Amino acid sequence: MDVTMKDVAKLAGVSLSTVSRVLNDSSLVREETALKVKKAVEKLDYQINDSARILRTNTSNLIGVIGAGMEHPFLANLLKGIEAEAREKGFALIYGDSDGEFEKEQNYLNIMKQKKIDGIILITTNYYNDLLNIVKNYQIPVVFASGYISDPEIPCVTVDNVAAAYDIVEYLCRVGHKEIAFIKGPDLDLLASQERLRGVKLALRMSDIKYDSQKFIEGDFTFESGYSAAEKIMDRFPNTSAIFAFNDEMAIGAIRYLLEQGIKVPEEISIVGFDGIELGKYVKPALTTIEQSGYELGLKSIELLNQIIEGQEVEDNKVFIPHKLVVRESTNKLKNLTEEMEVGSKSS
Amino acid sequence: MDVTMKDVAKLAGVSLSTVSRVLNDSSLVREETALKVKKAVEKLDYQINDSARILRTNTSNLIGVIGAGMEHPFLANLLKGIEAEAREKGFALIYGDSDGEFEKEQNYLNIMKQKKIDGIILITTNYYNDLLNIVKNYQIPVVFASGYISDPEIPCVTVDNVAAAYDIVEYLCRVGHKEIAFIKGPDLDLLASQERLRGVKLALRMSDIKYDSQKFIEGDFTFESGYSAAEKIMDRFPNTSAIFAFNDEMAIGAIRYLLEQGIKVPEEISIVGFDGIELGKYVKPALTTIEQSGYELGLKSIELLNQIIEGQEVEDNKVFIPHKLVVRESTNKLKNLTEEMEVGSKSS
DNA sequence: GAAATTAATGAAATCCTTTTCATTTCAAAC
DNA sequence: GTTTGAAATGAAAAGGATTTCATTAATTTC
Repeated sequence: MDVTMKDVAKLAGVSLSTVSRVLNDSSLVREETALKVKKAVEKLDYQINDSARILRTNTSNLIGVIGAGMEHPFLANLLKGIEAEAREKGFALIYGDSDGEFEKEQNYLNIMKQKKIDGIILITTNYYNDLLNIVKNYQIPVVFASGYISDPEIPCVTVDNVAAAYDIVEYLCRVGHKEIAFIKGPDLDLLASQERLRGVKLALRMSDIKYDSQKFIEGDFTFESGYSAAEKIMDRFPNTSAIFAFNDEMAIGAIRYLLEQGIKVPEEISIVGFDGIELGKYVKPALTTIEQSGYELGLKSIELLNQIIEGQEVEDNKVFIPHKLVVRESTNKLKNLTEEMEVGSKSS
Repeated sequence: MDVTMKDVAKLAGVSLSTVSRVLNDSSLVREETALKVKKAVEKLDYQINDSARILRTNTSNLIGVIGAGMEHPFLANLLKGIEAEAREKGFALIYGDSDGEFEKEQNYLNIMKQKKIDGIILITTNYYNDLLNIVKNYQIPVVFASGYISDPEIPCVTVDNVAAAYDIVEYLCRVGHKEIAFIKGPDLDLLASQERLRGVKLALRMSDIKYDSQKFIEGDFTFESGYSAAEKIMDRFPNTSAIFAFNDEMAIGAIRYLLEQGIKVPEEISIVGFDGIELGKYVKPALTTIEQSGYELGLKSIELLNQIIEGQEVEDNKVFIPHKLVVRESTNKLKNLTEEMEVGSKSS
């Protein structure tokens, strides 16, 4: 039914081998013959049977992506970046959502291996250590795109979560906030959340504010969890002057709660988020946050993965994407600063 | 290098055919033999070579998804629904973003055909007619998940855009708004946008408000475009009392503009959106909108596609998902209503 | 217990490419 | 006009599964 190379060969009056050579633009076929073949391909609307090709060559031009929570704006943009760059480089994407469950991750890993993917991007954070073992065992090129992996063998692309969290907390302290509460990520999240936590602790220490674990309320990166976390915070620590939520959505949820309670943001309480999703510019008050580009993160991940797949020498398998503190409307200064030290910004 | 069925057969002391039968749980193999094979599979950690299987059987358990603008929250959830249900049904997903460009769509269609996908979900809206021709020609089961396709042969799953747009405009009229402006979608969008436009016109006619094309400003579904559209509207039609944006993000962008200008929402201007993205509940004022579930849309799309792939009889290849008018804080009533006619809601 | 079924297994063909190796064609060189 | 070397082509094997058809083993039936 489907047109095969055989049909093309017959129509062009050449052998299978020659057709194959033309299709893979081998240099050793006469211009004239190549033309005949190309015409036949055109005429028959021939499409290669990829399975046969993969079976023979063992390379699929397929990249696997396993993620979780990709409906969050930041990660949705990450996926977009991955897709765009993968297409650019001639890869197609096979995409699986793990819901953060190890079993599903394992499952997808198997499926993808069976499909002979050339490489894999991992965007899950909960059981990454177990995952790592499997992947290493499978010998498939991998890039983590959800945090810093200390294992020197494992390539990763990520924002510098520690530094970024440090930056934003340091900023809050610098403008005079002393009573700061936090809406952290899930304890299960072993990467981004833990790293941001480290950055926070570091900044607190530097500003001589004592660490109080009570002031860290766990959220799950949703608006809803930010909303209810804010409620807990105001309940337990009514004299809080600033809240740092570990992502923008929770920050926006928190703002919503405070406004509903008639608490003015930022006049009474300052709020900062993390990620710099587009939305943060459009809520009122616009969100002070750490800006990083999910799209770029995705792009860089594929770039790195591609280098590894092609066997290029990789100068550094730990890649950081830039981040920037963006001060908008949701934060208030409790003490004045000289102009020059006003905005802290950093990128690495 | 890789373990093949041959290795399994040798270890188990049976033939290739038997191994294959066990793997596909054929009934005609003795329990005892099956056990031997399973043990060998286990021991060798055998993984099937999918390409070989696809080559032979011509079915891939692969579903292609071609979309555009999937970073928008509503569509991100649609993708999530697709993924979840596809996994449930034993399909893996190959995902491509077309950026709304016909060439890329064509390209992905080819790639997917070459990979022998079992079916395809289309979420693009710009050149759907040309796409349709290709797909029909390819003879691959397809489901459109981005609007109503009138061609009776083509299955689609969608919200009833006409009815939903009608509902929300009718509501605005009912509560006394007469000066309504609109932020429509791109003219290139031949599905959702045009359908919503039809619904709007219908509602205006029913409420005896004359249609004025000047009052329809084109946006592109981003916050930014909503913001600048609102600016144009206020500029040209300062006595506008309500704005209907064709999605929630543009509505939120519009709100931001108005608030910045010191125009009170909803006291001076009412705003309504479309989609019911989570975010709409958390902005201040919370958004009045048409709620539909992207997740369910995705789920239903795969359900339908699966039926078609399996050759089941499909009682209706045009599926509508429910929608509901949700009145929150961004709209104001200009005249009072009796309680019972207050909230209009409909689902189909 | 022999014949007739039925169940379980195996051998070999097949799916469609790529690629190695052998062969033919062509052009250059003497 | 041979010979030689390079360039162009073709035949056939290989890749790893499924499946048809033939064969053997196990039951059933009388």
